[in-house]
Amino acid sequence: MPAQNKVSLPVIKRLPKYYRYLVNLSAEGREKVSSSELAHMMGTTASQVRQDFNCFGGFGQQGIGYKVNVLLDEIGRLLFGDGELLPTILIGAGRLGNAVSSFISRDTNGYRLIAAFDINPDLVGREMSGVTIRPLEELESFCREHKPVVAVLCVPRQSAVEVSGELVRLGIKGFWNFSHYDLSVEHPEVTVENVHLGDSLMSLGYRLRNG
Amino acid sequence: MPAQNKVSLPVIKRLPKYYRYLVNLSAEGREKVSSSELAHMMGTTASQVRQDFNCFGGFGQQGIGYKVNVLLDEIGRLLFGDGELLPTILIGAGRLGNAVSSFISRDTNGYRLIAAFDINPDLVGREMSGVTIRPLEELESFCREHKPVVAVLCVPRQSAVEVSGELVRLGIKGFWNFSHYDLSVEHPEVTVENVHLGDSLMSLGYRLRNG
DNA sequence: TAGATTGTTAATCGATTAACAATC
DNA sequence: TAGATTGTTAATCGATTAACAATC
Repeated sequence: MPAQNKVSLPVIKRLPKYYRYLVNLSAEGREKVSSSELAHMMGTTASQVRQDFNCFGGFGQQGIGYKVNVLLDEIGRLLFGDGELLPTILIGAGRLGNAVSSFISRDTNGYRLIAAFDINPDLVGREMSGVTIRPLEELESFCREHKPVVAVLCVPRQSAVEVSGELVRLGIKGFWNFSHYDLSVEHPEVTVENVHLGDSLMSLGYRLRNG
Repeated sequence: MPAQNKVSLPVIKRLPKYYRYLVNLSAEGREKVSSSELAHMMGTTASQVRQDFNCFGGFGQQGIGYKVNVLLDEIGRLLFGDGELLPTILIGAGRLGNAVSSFISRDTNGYRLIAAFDINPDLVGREMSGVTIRPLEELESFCREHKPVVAVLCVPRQSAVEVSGELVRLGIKGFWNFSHYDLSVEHPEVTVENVHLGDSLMSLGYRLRNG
């Protein structure tokens, strides 16, 4: 498990998929797996699987294959570190924010929701996925006190433009971005995962109608 | 607007993002835009913008730039065809399915939800995003009668494995797949858009903890 | 005409795949 | 040992970027 000089984004994006399939294999009681078998499940080549794993060092045994539990441990550690959950806030507690918040809280993906914020006075004070919805005015004082690391953006484009700069200033390092505004252009120093459901739907439509 | 010999997937995936920014430009009353300006908004290069557009033929005017409304029309037609909505069914009307269904119905992305299915008798008969939730047993007869083209999979992995083959057999051509099962491996003939929120969250975690 | 900006070809870059030596 | 499968280097492929001629 030596160095990872600079792992490319495509490799990083494949890690969770490996992880899921390894969880399944482990649940089925499988002890070993080969790169070619994993490749088939993943819909890729054995070469890519081995290349991917070797970005992080030798997880396998030559001539034998990979131990499922070793792989699961190693990739799990890559994705979740030592298991400490990242303190996370959610901006925008509407329909989308509500669905997303329960996703963060329910599925254990390495995050801990510690607050939600909204400008709508009707929502402020309500409970959502285990936290109370606060007014946006409390954002600054809350961040200074609790030092959240990740912000989940579930607001419309215009609000996202306004609030993202403030969040970066308040020390947010990563964004799970559902807004239709790509803040990584203005804030290249933070890590952004854009989740544009509409885009994904539209490109499916293109592929069905054309090609 | 001549041929599109074979547009690569990365280009296709960028079309919705272009579309969104063009909608904004149009709403702001902008009439013209240059490849370099679009590139800045998109976080890419002018070269890529021009290459992308030229996959579909010449949308621009040399020396001048691109007319916003022409681009919007052309890309809109690429994404939405002549505007006819794709008949769509949803499988799995739980928490996730509910959130997703309202997304399909509310945002006009080229789809028309015509039915939802679930195995849970408590859900069957209820109204969801304008359609009635039906029992899974009615899937076959419904598909034979109404010929849906797209299926939205909001069921757990195991159910997805079982139901996806049936859906392909019943003529479904495209999947918007929220299940943790990549059916494009077993069904390479259909078009699949995987939306794995957990994966996106996990890879954000990796990038924050490492690199 | 001069300036600007596209359309398009060529060069670069990076990711994927293939090949094979190492080794269990 | 022989067979299998990894680790790793080399070859290929494709996407991005640069360059520049065409032209408005």
